[in-house]
Amino acid sequence: MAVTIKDVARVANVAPSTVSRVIADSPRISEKTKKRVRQVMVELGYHPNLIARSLANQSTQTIGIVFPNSGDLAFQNPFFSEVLRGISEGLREKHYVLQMTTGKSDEEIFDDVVKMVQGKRVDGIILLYSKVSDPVTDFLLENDFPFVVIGKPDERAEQITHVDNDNVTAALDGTNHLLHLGHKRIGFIGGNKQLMVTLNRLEGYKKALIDANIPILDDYIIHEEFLLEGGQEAVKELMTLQSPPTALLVADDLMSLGVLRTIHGMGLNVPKDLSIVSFNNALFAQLASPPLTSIDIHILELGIEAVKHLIARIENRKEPVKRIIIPYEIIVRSSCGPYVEKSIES
Amino acid sequence: MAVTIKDVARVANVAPSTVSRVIADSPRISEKTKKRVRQVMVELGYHPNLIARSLANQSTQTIGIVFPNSGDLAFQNPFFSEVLRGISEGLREKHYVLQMTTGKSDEEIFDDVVKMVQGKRVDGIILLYSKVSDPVTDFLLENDFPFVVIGKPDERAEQITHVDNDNVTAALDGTNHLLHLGHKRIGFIGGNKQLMVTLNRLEGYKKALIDANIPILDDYIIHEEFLLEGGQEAVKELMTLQSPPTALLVADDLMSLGVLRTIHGMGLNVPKDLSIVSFNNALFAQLASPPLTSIDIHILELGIEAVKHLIARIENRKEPVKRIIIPYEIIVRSSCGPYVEKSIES
DNA sequence: GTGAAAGCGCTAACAG
DNA sequence: CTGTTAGCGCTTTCAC
Repeated sequence: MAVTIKDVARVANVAPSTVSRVIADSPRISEKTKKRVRQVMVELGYHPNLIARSLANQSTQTIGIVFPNSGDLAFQNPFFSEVLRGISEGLREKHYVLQMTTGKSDEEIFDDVVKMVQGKRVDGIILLYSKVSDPVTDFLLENDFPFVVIGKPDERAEQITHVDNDNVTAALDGTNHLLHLGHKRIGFIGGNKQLMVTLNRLEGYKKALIDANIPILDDYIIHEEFLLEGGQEAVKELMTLQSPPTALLVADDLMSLGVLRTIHGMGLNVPKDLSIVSFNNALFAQLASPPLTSIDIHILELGIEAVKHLIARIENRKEPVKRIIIPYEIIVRSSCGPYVEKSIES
Repeated sequence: MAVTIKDVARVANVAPSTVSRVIADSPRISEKTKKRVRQVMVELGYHPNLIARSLANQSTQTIGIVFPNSGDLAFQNPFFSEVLRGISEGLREKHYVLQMTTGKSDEEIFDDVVKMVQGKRVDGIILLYSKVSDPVTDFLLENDFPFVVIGKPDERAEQITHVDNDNVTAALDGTNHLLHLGHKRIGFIGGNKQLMVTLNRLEGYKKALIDANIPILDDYIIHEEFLLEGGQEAVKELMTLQSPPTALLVADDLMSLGVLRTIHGMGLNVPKDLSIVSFNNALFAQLASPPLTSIDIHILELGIEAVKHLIARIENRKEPVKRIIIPYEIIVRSSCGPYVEKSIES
């Protein structure tokens, strides 16, 4: 059995509570006994049992991270590594630790969250996604449990602290970038329709077209998974249309890579035959050939800010609800070209 | 305050201990009272407090994951996402949860581990790296704490359960692949020299050359970080040599991408001017242009197996130490070509 | 088959 | 400034 507070107390000739106070560096303990107790602590090799402390304290200094149900596949997308990096950074400073859900299906994830929360294993939760009518969000809200979502909540956004980009405007800007180049036949490839990012980016895309008096074609709008394969599928559909688009707004770099692959496979050229504006500016956006024009949403910041406000909320339960908007910037590379009239090929 | 075991006991007209037994599904409780108690549990919305259980049990059903000190940068390398995916999968089945270190420097990481272990927050630990004279490993060993390392431990490997690839032979095979193509001037680009993977792959590389009676040139061996930039730096050095290599064994795909970039920037062609055998077979190994011949080390399996044996060890403290070797396979793509005599260019 | 009681290791009133 | 005493919520002997 490990050395406990009692052992220290006995050896140092004080009460356990005194030792506890020394650990907390309470000002009500004389420097003299503090010194002595600390001495004994190192002598005995004492380390506090954090589980016991958590039980007494009703606080764990741990926060839970919830992944979307893309489950294992999510990890393929660098968005998650990057946001995790930001979160990790934020937590380190505050001396909190991190626990992750491992569930794959929606049900498993929900159970994971319930277990974390009811099991009192975490002090707060960060949702790495936002989707329509999410039971997890409802559960957290009903239990008045501290949480923040990365993304824009579907409902009751005014009751939920969230950190997000202005995805509508970002998509609008991205689309405008293409419009300014003369493109009129612009397609949209988005992710899962349940995800708010997808919906917001779609909205911005539509807005831009409407503003430009260009009709919105349902055929030009495709939804797939935020994965390489998703991009491949989507662009196949688009390019076999009677009148295929000459430019694309793609809601994720990984999808864009898929698009590039397929396009090249068809013997077509980017940006000559097809211009692409992508999202997220992952490492491989610049590595792709051609390097992708991509909207950098500052993923790292999303993570850092999420932690910051979650911990604020944990440490002060009446911290007001906040909405944090992280700026984006469009990184222009070589995947977009001016619109050029094409001769009709058989 | 949440509903506790006592509340359930009171309402169900039994003792708290009985409720506890019902939770554990003890055979010594009659089906009848089990039913009644369970009934009350759902009525009151009871959920066990896992922290309290942990304290009583001396077990947390949590395992800790330790990253190498590349700290935040590590996340850029898909190796970690992938191994995390495997770990996550393994844990889910066993109903364990996962906690990660957030430390950046060696010291911070060491402290994280000490806190996890002494704080009794985790039942076991997985090290996602192996390096020479690692204090973390020593600490774990001295405390006889259950842990497994992914990679080959530097010292006392016979006392440490570890899951690894046969990196020596893998590198040997990779090098032979190049030798068979007629290459004689083969360079090696590896990661941090403290890491065992680097050392093992270097060893295999050397072995292959020795077997082929080709002298080993120090100038042909470069060590950088396992990152894109690392590959760039390394190949710059190599290609400015008097007599640059015609083929490369590169210990990581991300580095290989860096190599490709630089090579292309120099107006050279892969595989015509330089053949590359890479490691890890990450998603972008196949996406690169040209697609990379890469040694797939089955990262997912590494994670799954690590969990499996760690949990076995946790649940049975005298489970023997094991060494698990995960097979590798060389995936041939288009980054290697036959050696061709070159005219001397100025 | 079930209950009473002690204990896991720490914190936090309440005394003094 | 320090000690005494209850808990935190659960598990687990030991009785009956």
